[in-house]
Amino acid sequence: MSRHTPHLADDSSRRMELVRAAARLFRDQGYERTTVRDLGNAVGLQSGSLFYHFRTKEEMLVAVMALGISSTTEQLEAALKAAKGARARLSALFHVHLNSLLGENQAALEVMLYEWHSLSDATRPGLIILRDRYEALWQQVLDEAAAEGLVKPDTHLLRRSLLGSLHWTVQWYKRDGELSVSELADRLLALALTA
Amino acid sequence: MSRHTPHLADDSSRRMELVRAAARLFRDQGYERTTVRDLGNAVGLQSGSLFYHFRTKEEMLVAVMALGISSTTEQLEAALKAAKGARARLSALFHVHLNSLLGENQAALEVMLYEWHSLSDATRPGLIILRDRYEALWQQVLDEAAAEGLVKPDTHLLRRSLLGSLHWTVQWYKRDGELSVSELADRLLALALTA
Amino acid sequence: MSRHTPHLADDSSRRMELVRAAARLFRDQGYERTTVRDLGNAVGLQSGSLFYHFRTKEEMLVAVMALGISSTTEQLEAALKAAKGARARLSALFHVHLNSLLGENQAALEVMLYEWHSLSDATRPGLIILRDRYEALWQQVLDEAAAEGLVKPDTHLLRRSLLGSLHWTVQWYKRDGELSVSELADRLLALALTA
Amino acid sequence: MSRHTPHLADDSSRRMELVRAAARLFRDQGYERTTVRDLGNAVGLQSGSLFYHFRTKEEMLVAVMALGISSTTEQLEAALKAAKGARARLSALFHVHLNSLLGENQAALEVMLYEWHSLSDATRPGLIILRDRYEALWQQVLDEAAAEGLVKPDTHLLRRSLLGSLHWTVQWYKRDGELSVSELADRLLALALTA
DNA sequence: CATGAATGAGCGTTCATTCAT
DNA sequence: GATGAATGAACGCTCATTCAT
Repeated sequence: MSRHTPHLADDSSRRMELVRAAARLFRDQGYERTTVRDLGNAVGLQSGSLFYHFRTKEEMLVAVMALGISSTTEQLEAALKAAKGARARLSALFHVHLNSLLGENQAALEVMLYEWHSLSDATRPGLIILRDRYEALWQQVLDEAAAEGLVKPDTHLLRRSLLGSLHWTVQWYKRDGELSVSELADRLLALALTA
Repeated sequence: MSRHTPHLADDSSRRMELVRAAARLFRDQGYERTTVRDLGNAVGLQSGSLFYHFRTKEEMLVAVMALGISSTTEQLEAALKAAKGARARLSALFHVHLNSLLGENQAALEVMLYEWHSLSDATRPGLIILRDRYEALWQQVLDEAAAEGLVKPDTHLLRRSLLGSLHWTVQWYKRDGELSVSELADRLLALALTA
Repeated sequence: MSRHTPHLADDSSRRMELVRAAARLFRDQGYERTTVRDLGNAVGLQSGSLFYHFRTKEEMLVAVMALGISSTTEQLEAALKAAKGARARLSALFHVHLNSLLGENQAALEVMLYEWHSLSDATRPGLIILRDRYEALWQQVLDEAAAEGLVKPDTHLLRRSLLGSLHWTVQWYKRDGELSVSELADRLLALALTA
Repeated sequence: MSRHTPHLADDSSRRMELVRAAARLFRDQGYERTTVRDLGNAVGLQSGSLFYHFRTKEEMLVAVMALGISSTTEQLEAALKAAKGARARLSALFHVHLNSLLGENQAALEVMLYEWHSLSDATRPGLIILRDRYEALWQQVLDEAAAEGLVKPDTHLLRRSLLGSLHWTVQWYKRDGELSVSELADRLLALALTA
């Protein structure tokens, strides 16, 4: 594996530090408006030095997105394994998604949602695979839940509808309000239930 | 005021032509990646000539967004006026929104959804007003519908959830598929109904 | 005489209005930093319309300078004709120069002093002739004054020295101070006198 | 601090090279008419590379002016320290000023005199301080000279008059004429002496 | 590993000037 | 005489990327 690979395996601490800083900056300022000098400053490096760790700026964007979606997928897999029954698994969908999107992985996931069109055609497919893996977990659980009558049977459209709802929270949810992330997850789940 | 520019008072046809071209380009390439030379080419003008019609590139972005949200709001107002009963009005919400977002105003509305952070702090408030006017219509109709038991009573969150669902269609809906926009509106509405 | 000639003869009132506005703007903002739109605004014309009155922006600069130096020369000629004796004529030099430079013709003369290098090589000679005519008057009077022992005999250098002194007043003289232009002229004259 | 940059602390040789080239270009063509591409050409750099050394074009203008006035002030301080007696110090004023203005620092000082209005309001004060320091030296020496009766006692106005005379030499003095700078200094001094 | 300096293409914007109406 | 729209070249500046040290 070359030392320029964007995969997660050999991520030195410097690389991870950079990815995390990039996630925050890309989210706050947008990918285009974030300069490599900004990125360098954020980790105490000259802009030229970044190119030892990443071949291009876009590679940093890809790394940010991959981190966001992968770690959320891993969390969801773990939560689903632990959950007993369709109802609990359905609940896990909402809780893991919102905890990730509105919490730890917020920056990376927002970048994933809003900088999709900053990707070149060459890099998009790799991320689509990661995204599809995540959505496949959702589909499975929704199908189970529909089989038990917990949600309406139009699960394909339901998956898209729910993911749209949850993604959108990022635009209006305020951490410092009276509504906790967990309560929000419960209330959004309630809206989706048949009864 | 020319008789061909019904929406915005002094918009000459050249201005409108530019706004429409800008909507398409900003949507397809992103605001930052669209150059004023691209915009000029799209309407057969030198890049410098654009600045006779708009003071800055950002002014074009604002005009695009304002056009998208204003014309959708007008269509919704007209549809609600024509609709009899809570059920019909609820349906109008879904149909107008999707017809606009996936049809005529697609480009402008997508720009509104995805280039929000390209606005400067100075221009954002004006657009927030337009957006809030549109969402207030939604809130009214949802409250009516909840009063009649058509939807669940948590209408504040419901409004946000539904708008998130509908906005997200832009990411996956394909015009050339077997699903028409009208059918999509009906099926998404069905998911939101209590029964 | 073509209607685009920069000479004074056929100056319509619009032309003169423009020249005076240009003098003020060129002085306040500099020639390069003054746009033809600024000039148009100042006289209530669109920028394109200026080019009916002047072929180029530089022609306006030339007209401003020519106005400044010509009218000062005329005033000096009149004052010298009226003055009796070398001492009175010497005094007229200082008074006319400062009244013009710090008063009515201030803007035009400052432009003459400070925008010399904004002229093209083609237009400079015409203005040099006007300037030399003015300086020749100074030389005559200084020679007379030296012959009577009023000033030192090195009149060539003296002329340059004195004109430098007087030109420089524009950089520091404040109209609203306690020193009147007339007093300033007297005191500068006193510094030049042998006794 | 390199041992080759005695005047301004962190001026690398590239910076100084640029300042000197800028002085010449700003003087010959004017600040506004000199493009950053001209400046780059003059030192063998791409225009964009200039902005590694200076944040803006105006910063180069300020550096040019500061260099001109600072180095002249230093020379004058040195000459005054070496001079014995009021007469010698008075002479130093003229000789140092003209040697600087018509010699080594010509370009930078001319820029200082003629591009004052190209400075923004924010940068002007810093240079006014430097200019005032220089003029304060003049005032001291003139006061001494007046006390000994060498020059007329109206020293405040005299300072301004003399500086105007000397500044103006730049407009007419030709290096290749029969008059040397040193002779010119002596003859201008002679004009200022009471006897 | 990291820096400092440079590249070079491109960016949004300006502006004197032109010209059909 | 004047306008409104357009031109087109140029401008100051930005920035991802390169590379010798």
